[in-house]
Amino acid sequence: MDDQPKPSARRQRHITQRREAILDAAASVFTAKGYSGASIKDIAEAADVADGTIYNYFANKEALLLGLFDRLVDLERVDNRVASAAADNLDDAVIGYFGVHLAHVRAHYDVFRAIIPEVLSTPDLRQRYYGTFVAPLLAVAEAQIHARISQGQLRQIDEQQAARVVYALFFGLLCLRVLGDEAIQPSESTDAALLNTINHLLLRGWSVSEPGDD
Amino acid sequence: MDDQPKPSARRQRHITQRREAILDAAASVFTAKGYSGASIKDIAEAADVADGTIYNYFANKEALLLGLFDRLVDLERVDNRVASAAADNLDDAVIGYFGVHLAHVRAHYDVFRAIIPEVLSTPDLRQRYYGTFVAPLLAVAEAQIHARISQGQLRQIDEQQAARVVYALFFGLLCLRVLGDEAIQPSESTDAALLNTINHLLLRGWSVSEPGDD
Amino acid sequence: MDDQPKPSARRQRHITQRREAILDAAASVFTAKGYSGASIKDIAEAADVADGTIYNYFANKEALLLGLFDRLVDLERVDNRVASAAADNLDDAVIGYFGVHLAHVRAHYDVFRAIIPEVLSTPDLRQRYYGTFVAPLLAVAEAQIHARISQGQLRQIDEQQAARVVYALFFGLLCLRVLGDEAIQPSESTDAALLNTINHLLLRGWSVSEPGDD
Amino acid sequence: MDDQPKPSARRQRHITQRREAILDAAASVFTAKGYSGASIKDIAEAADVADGTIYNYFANKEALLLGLFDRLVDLERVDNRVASAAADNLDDAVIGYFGVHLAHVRAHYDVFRAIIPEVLSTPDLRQRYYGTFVAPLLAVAEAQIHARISQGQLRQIDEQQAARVVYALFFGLLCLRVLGDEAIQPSESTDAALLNTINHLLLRGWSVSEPGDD
DNA sequence: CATGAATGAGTTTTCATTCAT
DNA sequence: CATGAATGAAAACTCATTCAT
Repeated sequence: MDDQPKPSARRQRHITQRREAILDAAASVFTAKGYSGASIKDIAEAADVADGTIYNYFANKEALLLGLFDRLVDLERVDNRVASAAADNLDDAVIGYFGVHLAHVRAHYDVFRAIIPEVLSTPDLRQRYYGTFVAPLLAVAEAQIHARISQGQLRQIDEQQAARVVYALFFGLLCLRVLGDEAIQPSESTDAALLNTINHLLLRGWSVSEPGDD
Repeated sequence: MDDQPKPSARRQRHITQRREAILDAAASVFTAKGYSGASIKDIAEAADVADGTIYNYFANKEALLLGLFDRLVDLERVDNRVASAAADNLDDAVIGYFGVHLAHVRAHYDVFRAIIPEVLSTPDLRQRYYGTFVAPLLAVAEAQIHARISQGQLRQIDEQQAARVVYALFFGLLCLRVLGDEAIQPSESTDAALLNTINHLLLRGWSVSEPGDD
Repeated sequence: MDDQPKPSARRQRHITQRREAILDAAASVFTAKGYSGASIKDIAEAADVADGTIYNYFANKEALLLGLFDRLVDLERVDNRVASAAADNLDDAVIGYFGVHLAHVRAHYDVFRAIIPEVLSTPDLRQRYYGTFVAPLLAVAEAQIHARISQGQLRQIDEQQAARVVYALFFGLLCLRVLGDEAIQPSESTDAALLNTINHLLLRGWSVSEPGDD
Repeated sequence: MDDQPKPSARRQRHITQRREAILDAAASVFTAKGYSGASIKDIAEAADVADGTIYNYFANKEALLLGLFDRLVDLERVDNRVASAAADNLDDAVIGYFGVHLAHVRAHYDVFRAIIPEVLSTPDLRQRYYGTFVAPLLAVAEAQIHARISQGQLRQIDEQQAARVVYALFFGLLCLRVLGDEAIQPSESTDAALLNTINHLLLRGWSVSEPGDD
């Protein structure tokens, strides 16, 4: 009797599942072979569907990449709420900023590995990534730095450059992971230690402060 | 009497010039379209030669990429001598390390833009780049940090992680440039300002040091 | 009720048909232009499919040649059973040996014409052909000659050389056909006459027997 | 003082030498890689000249093949005089016919190996070879057989077919050699033994003659 | 919706041939 | 004549995309 109870609901769920499965497969194959090196056949096999089926869910190959991209966007949006709830305390602010992003990368590492090379090489995607991820985060950092300077918590540094330095630090770590550096492969403990190192760096620097310094 | 003393000398020079011209074209096209997106036809047109001519100078498309790579290696080697001549003074050391690398990137920016996406996506190249550029520079940084800690110039920080953080900062800046961030496009003045910001950061941190801090 | 019992059966048959059609086209084009002279485009046109379709059935151009080769192997195997059923009678043995092979060539003449030039020029294929066709047939001939000599049916001739002579006779006729000699183009009647001539030759020679002979 | 004595004579000799050297190289490379598989560069290297030089002596690649071909023709012509000086004696006639041809093949084996696959696969060359070598030799054989039958030396056999059988025997042996059969690789002793076997076969057959024979 | 065979445009690569030196 | 770099047509092969079943 349950023949057509919620045809759209169940079907919708099925469709979503398929989409996600295909995206998972795409992420995995893109990571292994790069976007151009990955064929639709590869992805179809990884997703255990026929070639043609992919085109029922995505307009074309590029849409798979954008699909992965959008996944990150969706998730980032959620996380950002947390991130933007910045603390009064400077340490908490730094730890919040980097902690959220490091966790984000950790959770979606496969997708990042798949996307980043393409982001760097494809003008279209480059702009999209910059607009979606980089610019907002730079803005957040810049605003925070500006505010902290006004509040006298930070020195008088070039806000724009400082924000870039902060973001570069984060992005560079991500790249180092992609490059295979074994000392900082993503894990909760590694990230915790890193957070500590970074926090110390940003706020106090590494040099032994001479008495009466600055 | 000098009628035929350098038949090969002139020819050799010609060959080298052609090679370089083709590599220049390749760098430019790779940057614009990515390695996979660039066709030999594109590169040939950019170099103003016929398709087949490229194969008189390079075994295949991949050899173009490796040719670009080797260019960096050759040049880096020269620069490294300077880099390794580290100063006693902490500020000079930081400025030396980053200054040399930023200058290197500035000088060969086109090649970096062309290569980095491939480095991140191609396992082969990834290893090659890591072994040639990343590992040595990490080692230099680590050794310096270790020495400075021993000498009491730096705090007791995790040397391994600190070195990664320093390199990530550098690499992240490079990526931000590739991503098109306008605030830090490579130029002598930008780099000089950056150097200052970074130096301050690494050695003294950004927070306003409260009296009796740490 | 038989709605979906042979979804793969029909498809399988279709695939086999396509494969055979493409092989037929390849045989025809190879014969006309030689293996190297034949382009995939030529073959695709002859088979009335698109270029790419051929690669859905054969890994590469060489596989077409090997496909033709394997066809002969399959068929030869069947025929060989007959061939090895050698008669007591000498005449029957000769007629059996040559009859079977001449019939085989007649039936697959196109394939032979396509393959033989390549067999003679390509080391790989040469070995393959020699191992698959020549060596076994030489062995059969040698064994037969040996046995017949033991039984006193044949003179004391060099078995090894005699077997080669017999095979050479057969192969040479095949080549003469390929070369276009009109007097012996394959047909049942030509082959029958040839058989007779050969049989006479091998067993009794052509010279007029001295008095008392025959 | 010998500055320009016989400019044309010496030069002519030089030119001929170069031509021959290039043809030698071509024969060797064709044999090793087949006509299509051999590149002009390969041949130029084997002949120790530049690519372009070849075109000073031959119009194009095909002309190299025809050049090899013509070499055989020239030589065959000489040999044929001997061959056509047929003996009264049947044995001598057979031995003359096959002996000359086997020797010819032995002397120019490389050229035969290089040419035969192309002869079998290229319509043009096929006709040329047939007209130049096969037809005349078939005619000689046919004429001889005809004459011998008239003279009562040979039985009443089909002259046309018999001639084909004789030629096929010869050509088949050549092919067996090209195919790599080790038992009959060309050498003076092998050929001598073969001659004997063939002579016996053609004239007396291999079966044990009934009482009163031989 | 799922399938996967068919398609053909596009890519890399080879190589016979030309021609300026 | 010798050279060998330059050429560009042509070949083998790939693969994103379509569509009949």
